[in-house]
Amino acid sequence: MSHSVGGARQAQKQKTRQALLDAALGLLEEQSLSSLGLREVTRVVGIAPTAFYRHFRDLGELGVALVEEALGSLHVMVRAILAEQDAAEERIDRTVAVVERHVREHPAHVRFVARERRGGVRAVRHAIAGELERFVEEVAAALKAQPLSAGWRDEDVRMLAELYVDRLVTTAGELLDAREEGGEEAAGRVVWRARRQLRLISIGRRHWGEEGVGGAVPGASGGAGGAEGVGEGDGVGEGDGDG
Amino acid sequence: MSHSVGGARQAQKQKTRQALLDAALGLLEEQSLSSLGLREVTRVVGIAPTAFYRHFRDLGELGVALVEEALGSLHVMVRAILAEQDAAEERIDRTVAVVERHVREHPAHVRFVARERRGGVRAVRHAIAGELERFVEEVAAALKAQPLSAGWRDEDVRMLAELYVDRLVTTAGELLDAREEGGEEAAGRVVWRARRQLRLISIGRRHWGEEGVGGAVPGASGGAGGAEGVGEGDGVGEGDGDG
DNA sequence: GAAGTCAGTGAACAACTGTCCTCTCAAATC
DNA sequence: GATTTGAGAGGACAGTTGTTCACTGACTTC
Repeated sequence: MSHSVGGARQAQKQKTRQALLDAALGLLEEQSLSSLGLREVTRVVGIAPTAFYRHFRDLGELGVALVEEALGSLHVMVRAILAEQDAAEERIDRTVAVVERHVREHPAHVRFVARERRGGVRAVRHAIAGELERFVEEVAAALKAQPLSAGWRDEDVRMLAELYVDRLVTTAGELLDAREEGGEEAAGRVVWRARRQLRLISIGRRHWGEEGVGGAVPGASGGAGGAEGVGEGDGVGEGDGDG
Repeated sequence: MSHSVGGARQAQKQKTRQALLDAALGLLEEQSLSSLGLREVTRVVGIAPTAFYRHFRDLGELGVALVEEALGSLHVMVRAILAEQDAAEERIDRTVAVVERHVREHPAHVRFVARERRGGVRAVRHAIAGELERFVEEVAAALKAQPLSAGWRDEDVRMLAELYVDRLVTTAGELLDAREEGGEEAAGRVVWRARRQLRLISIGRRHWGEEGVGGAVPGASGGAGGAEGVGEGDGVGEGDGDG
């Protein structure tokens, strides 16, 4: 602590850095990152344009920082949900409720992620994709630990996890649009629909093994290869009933 | 022909209008609409900036035209798929194959829609949402006609249709990213995954009736059918909210 | 308390933007 | 063949953009 770097100096720097992030996030509610101007942001904060460079090389770098801010803090919440041992239906309701609450409390962050997920700035797209993959992996690990996943291939657990995560992200985006364009009523409809969709997926999961869903895994671990066959998850009913 | 309006005149106008659309679409592969410049587009086409106004009021209007171009022509294709009477699994494979082919043949259009679906231009977002809703309605109508949907509520058929459509749109976007960043191999993985996810949804659909999935429809006054299963709970985000 | 670090300033730069206005001149109408 | 129309050209306008450079002055370090 004594010889530790910086003091009130770095605290102030952090403060204006945060101000830049906040200002950008605010401006991004009505435009996308690739059209955001550096001067535009500094003007809101109240600093000279050139001061921007003390914090970020360019707006893309700011965008990546924004991604971490928006998604990074969410992992604990996700883990908390996954740790619960409710029945499937209650778990779904709880999950959707958390999404709903998050959208209500951090609308700008949600909008930013939804918009820039496929937006025009490559670095930001990658940052979001990476963060979402972490979620997928966490969900996949949790799913795999459940008895319901007995006999499942890893690839199938993963595809299920992606289905869940993507649906939740999509729901968050829809919820945002619904709330501001159709009011609370429209938002309620989105929530209702999301719960049912998740429930349907959950039912599909429960009966997955009964149907003979075979099929080779493409490019299994390691690159090209093209071999199939896959002796992996033989526990699942891989019956012939393919038609 | 005699009194008919325009001749080679309007033909030429249509031609440069199309050139504007093509140029914009090309430029939009690496940026988003809200950062696209009017002069930028006219420069590619090779006309004066002011000539732009002869065709569109602004870039938003051009964007809406681009939406129609990208999605409008797709309805016949969708209807063709829906008309087929294959078994579920073959139908899924066929559908995904069509998506795959469409992405390969019209990558720029797909990218545009994926990007601007939640992009920064309201008019374009609405245009895309409207077009996608038409797809949802077509799919819902087709699903409803199937014997498998006997006893289903309209709201549930619709929710299922949205699930299908959204998954396909998402897949198209992922497929595009995968192809250009991970090569054909990564694209193959996306396709494989999409097929399984659709199959899982399809399984969920088949067993939907077995589980007691009740719940009142929000907004609708008279809730139909017996509601059991989970306690409905209309106001999700309201009560529970810990510290 | 002297020396150094570094967040933020402010002027200046060339390049670019959207829009207005007047003009041209080939096609369409009469 | 004279007249009207309208797509497109070209100049000019006031703003805005990102980036450079030398600078100030409060804080940190020795």
